[in-house]
Amino acid sequence: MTISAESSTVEVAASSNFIRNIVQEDLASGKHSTIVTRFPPEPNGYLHIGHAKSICLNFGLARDFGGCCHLRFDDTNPAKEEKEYIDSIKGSVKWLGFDWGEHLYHASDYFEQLYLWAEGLIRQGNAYVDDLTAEEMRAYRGTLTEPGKESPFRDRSVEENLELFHRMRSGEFPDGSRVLRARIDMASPNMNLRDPVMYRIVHEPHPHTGATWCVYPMYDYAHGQSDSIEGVTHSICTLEFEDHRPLYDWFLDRIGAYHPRQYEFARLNLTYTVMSKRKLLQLVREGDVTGWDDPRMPTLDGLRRRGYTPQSIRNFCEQIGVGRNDSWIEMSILEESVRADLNVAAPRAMAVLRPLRLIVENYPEELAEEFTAPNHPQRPELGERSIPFCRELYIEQDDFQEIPVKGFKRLSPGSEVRLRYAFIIRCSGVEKDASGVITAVRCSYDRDTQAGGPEAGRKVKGVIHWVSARHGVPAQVRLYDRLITVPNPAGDEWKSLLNPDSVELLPDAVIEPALASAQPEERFQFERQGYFCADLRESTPGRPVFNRTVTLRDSRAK
RNA sequence: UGGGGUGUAGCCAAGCGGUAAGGCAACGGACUCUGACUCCGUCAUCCCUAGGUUCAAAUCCUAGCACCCCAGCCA
Repeated sequence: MTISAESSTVEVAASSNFIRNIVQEDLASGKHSTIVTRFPPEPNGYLHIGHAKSICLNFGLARDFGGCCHLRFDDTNPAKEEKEYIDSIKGSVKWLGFDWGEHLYHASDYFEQLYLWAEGLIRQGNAYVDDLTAEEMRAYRGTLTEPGKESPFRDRSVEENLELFHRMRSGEFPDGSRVLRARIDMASPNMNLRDPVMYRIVHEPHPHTGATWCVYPMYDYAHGQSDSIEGVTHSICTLEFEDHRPLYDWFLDRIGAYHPRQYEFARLNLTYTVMSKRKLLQLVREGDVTGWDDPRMPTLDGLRRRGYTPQSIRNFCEQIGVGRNDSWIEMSILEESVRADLNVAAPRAMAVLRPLRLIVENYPEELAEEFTAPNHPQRPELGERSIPFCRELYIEQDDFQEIPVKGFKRLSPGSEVRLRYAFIIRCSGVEKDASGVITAVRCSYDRDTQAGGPEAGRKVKGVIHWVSARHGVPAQVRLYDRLITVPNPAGDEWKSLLNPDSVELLPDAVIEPALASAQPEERFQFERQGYFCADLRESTPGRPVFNRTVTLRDSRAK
């Protein structure tokens, strides 16, 4: 089967949101003739679905309004940042379907300019070198309701500050011994304005600038200027940076630089998972998952291995909207977005996850025949495949009940059911081992019931899937479930709420032959069960490994 | 009890003074060789609360209440 597993559903139309409205107004009023946005990740972890929201917003705005969107690494802290993260971030943005073209930047590209500006601030008397220790500084900062105290080093001369700052840069001082601070207001009700640190000493190699620097600007000192340098028109970030805005403006005013306008939106929270890079890193480090790209992770690489399509994630981001309310999006919206996409895109196939032998008593031992089945019942253009049939088959354990519960629509003693794309069968009995466990189900088939046959239209209560025992191929299949057991994991106890059954390995799954040659990342609907994706890293044609992306909806009462 | 934000259905979310879009979830029903898909229908007399302005308020005003963010040499 060589059907493309690429998604083919239509992109969900961009919906109105307050930022989109502002952009529209700015363009209409002539405030801007074109827009520049940017996605500014710190390379200290892998991107997750929350970043996708920001990527879709920023790149989507640029795309829809003919502007451009930069990819800028806010790489101001070499202690936490790595090349591996830079590479994975670029890969994820591309995979999601966005292109920064020539516009790849790093905050570290601006370090020299930032340093020069810092000297300027010192000359103006707006910055000073402080020798306080971190603990002392915290004590001096005051509290939310009490003003802070000024540092005894706050009134050093310009000359002394300049000299000290040069010596910080030249590597004369150890980490933590001194910082450069903005001289603003230790009594400000906005904590960000109580003489924030601008530079700290970090003797550590930087993934982008190597050993060039040993003083690094703080995010707050670098971010606004970076946007300014790049001519960003709409600087979009999350809510927690709202009260940093006055600080960015303070720096930009004193430097005399262009002010991008900043707009904040609420970050994404998804139920039954965790979303911060800190927590995701913890899961990776503590071995709760196999890595950043574990299919249970809400990272883009994890979702990709799980089988999510870029389109489904983009659609999800459109559907959830962009607002300023703290909110928790239900996982069902994400799941529904991938079902909608894959329902159209994914070829169907049959796979038996937990096999139960089915013996067709009146089918000749030596005989085997092939049925043709459409790869997609609603899309004949996706072609068809043949499925071998013989006397001994596998069906799903769940599809047989010796004593059927009320409303059971599948197989039970004496009842009739259709084998998908084959015959109608009637159950004639079961085989059990010494301990009473059912080892096989016996049945008879009616040849007249195959497609085109005189009895083809006979109504039966259900249809079940199957795989020929003789022709079926063993495969590794993994069933994934939610990472966290509660919808809104908050606080520090989230680690104790991990779902112990977030992955189930099925050792005996059997797939129809057409599935055996699946290429990594090829996606299928296993009929009646869900959408599955051949694992990007571990599946090879001939030795397939399938990850369950999501189950099919199931209207049966659970 | 400082500053900054947010309150529209179970979960998101439009709405910007003219009488509550849409999606997800849920619940009925039709169709069905996937208990899938698709289709059709139901789902806020009401917009955190209380007052007020107005012919008219989710939208304006006043006073409350609830929740979120800020005291890293993280971003």
